[in-house]
Amino acid sequence: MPRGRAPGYDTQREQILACAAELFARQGYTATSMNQVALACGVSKPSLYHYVRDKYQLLVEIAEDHVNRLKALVARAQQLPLDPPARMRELIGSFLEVYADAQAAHRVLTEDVKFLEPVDRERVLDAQREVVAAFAEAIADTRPALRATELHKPLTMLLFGMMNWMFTWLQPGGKLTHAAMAPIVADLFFGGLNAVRLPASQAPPARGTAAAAKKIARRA
Amino acid sequence: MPRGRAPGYDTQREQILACAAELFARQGYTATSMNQVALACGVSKPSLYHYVRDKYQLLVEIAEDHVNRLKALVARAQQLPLDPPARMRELIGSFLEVYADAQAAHRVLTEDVKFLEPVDRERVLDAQREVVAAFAEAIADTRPALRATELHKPLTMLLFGMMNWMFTWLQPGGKLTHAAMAPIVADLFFGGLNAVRLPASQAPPARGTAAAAKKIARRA
DNA sequence: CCTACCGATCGGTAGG
DNA sequence: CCTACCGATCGGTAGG
Repeated sequence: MPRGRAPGYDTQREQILACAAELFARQGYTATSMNQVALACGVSKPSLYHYVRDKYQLLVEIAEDHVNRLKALVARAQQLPLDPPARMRELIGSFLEVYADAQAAHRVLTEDVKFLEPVDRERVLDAQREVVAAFAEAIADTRPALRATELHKPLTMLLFGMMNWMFTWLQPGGKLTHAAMAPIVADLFFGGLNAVRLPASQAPPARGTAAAAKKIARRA
Repeated sequence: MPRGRAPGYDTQREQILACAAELFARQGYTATSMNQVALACGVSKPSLYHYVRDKYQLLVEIAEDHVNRLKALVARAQQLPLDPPARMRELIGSFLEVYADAQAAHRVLTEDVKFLEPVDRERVLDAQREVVAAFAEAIADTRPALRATELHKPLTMLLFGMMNWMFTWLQPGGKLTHAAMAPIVADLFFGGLNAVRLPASQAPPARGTAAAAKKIARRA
């Protein structure tokens, strides 16, 4: 048997990360004590410190692991041989699937990132920006005229708003699931895209948008 | 001059609430100390406690004031003589206007409500549920067939997702403003509504939605 | 209004 | 010698 970590060390470590994520998500990072983490994980506090350097490292790893999971989803979707609309539906579906499986980590990523030190925060936010940029490109691929207007970026953020807000109202045990919402989100977003009028107006008219769209297009 | 509070008491008190909301929004409720609040407000700590009973009361009043502001917007929109789509656009526009003016309070309402004690939290969440219910009705009024499917409730939450997520990506000083986004949000949402297929299928077809919509309709 | 200070609890680590 | 822990308590700092 090779020297090094005891068998089960990594397993125990992952359970601690999952368990800490649950507490951070429910109570917030600062309001959660290491005593609570230890209690919830079923280990003593000194033992807890055997698996993690300190409380801060818990936050860093939870956030970083999750954002890396999202980056992996994007990379996988880019490899699949799909047309632009199908790729977008794949992205939306796989993101909501991960959101459902890692709800605690996702909430920590969105609410507790402000507690990261600048260097760590920037690394996590950079990864997040990569993910958002990939979505924005996938969206622009479904409607290339969007690209010149720069409108695809705020539209991407509206899509993330729909998805990232779901943890506030979709109960884990409820009848309505993330999986059931995926096609609804996709239909709503694609249907809406066609209703947003572009500055050059290749699209069907929609009232009230022209002025705002021009204001945005002026930046480009 | 009548006895009672010194002149300017209420003004000073409101400034303290606004200033505390700013800190809570940036650092979170638990991570913010009363020393920081006093310093940022330009008063001594004992003086701060002359205007507010304790730290918890700051949180309660910030959240409650803001949700009451939102309830007032809904009440006003219901009085205006508008057809259903115009009323929805009015609601979206006025909400984003308040979001822009009270960004700190809005973030506290959405992120720190978990630190309220059960009785206070339920009171605030009840008010929030009233606001959401009014939006859901206004949405259903624009497309009555939605009501029977119960789909208008998750769709309402997707709309709130788009709006409530905006504070994460719309910088206060940026070229893109809440006001400019209002018609874009409205167009995207209305355009999307028409693409969501209903169980009884009075609507134009949209792929991938039928199964999920039926799953939801089964609850009714 | 300020300095000073309390009871309680924090994150983290000693000895065994 | 190593690891994997426990009971007890450290120095600092929070709200008030």
